[in-house]
Amino acid sequence: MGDHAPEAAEVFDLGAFLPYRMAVAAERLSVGMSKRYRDEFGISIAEWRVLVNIADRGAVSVRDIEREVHLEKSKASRAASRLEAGGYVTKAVNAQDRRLVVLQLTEAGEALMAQLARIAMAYQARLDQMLAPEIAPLNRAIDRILSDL
Amino acid sequence: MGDHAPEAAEVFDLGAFLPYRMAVAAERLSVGMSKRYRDEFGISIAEWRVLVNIADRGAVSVRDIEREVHLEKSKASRAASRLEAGGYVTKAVNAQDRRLVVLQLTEAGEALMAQLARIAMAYQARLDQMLAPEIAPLNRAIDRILSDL
DNA sequence: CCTCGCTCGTTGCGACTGCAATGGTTGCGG
DNA sequence: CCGCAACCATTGCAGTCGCAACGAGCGAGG
Repeated sequence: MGDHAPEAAEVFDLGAFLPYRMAVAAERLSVGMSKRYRDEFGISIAEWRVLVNIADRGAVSVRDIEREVHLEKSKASRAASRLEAGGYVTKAVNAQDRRLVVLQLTEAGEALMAQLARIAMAYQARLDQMLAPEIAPLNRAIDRILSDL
Repeated sequence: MGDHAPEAAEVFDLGAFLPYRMAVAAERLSVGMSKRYRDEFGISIAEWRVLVNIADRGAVSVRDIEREVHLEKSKASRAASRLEAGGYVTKAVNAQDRRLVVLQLTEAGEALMAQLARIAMAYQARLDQMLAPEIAPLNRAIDRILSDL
């Protein structure tokens, strides 16, 4: 028995552990955005990613979304369904390959996207400014993490 | 090409949007770790954070965990319960303030923690090496994100 | 033509999540 | 001493998640 003592010596410094730090930082960055999206427009992060992808490419399938914006396919599928229910997206069958879905923005979807894009760009500008000194190496580091490993 | 189609002009470049980039990068970093923790030890990320916090501080409450390692209190509470069920942690009532819980590692918990810490430190070393050129500014950027905003 | 292996999107399932509400505890102000 | 606001941990709930399984569609090979 004896020492139930504190082991004060740092067993492991979570505050210096990169995966933890990145996760917390990423959540911080998302939270402002996503809260605003959710409260003001009823849009989740997954839905936002789907929206952007459709806006960029005009017509996409669930598979495309999965590949392009890192959304597991069931998540992409459900996000698309919610967007359809909200009237922002239409879902159709691809005539050339009837396994594929064709997702496209409605007018409401385009309008929404325009608003969200404005907010996002303003946010990005603020971040760029705030991180000015280290934005370049930060982006290099992220690129490396995304490509390697 | 009577295209009403592609709007090719980039509406919004998600691939350059920092919150998105950070989220994907953070997930990448976590995935290796968390998969291994899960498969080999049955431990989730939340449980891992709780474990580290207890290991570092000897005896903590749910509130402490919430503050120290960014876990919403219900999440911390449930993670602690799972760890208790797994035999890694004991839960008791703080005698000075009976609202508080006292979480402590069992011997099994300490043994587990030792293993996880070794894996984590090896992973951290690998990341440090991989990101050597930009690790310093990366850490500055993360610190700025965590403190500001 | 039919079969077989593969792809795509959806859905069932059990687990997990955040949030709000709950029950229990404390300590301060009167 | 009492009442009451603040605090702590847990839990109910409805929504979401990841994974595996599924049905439907495709196309190559015989």
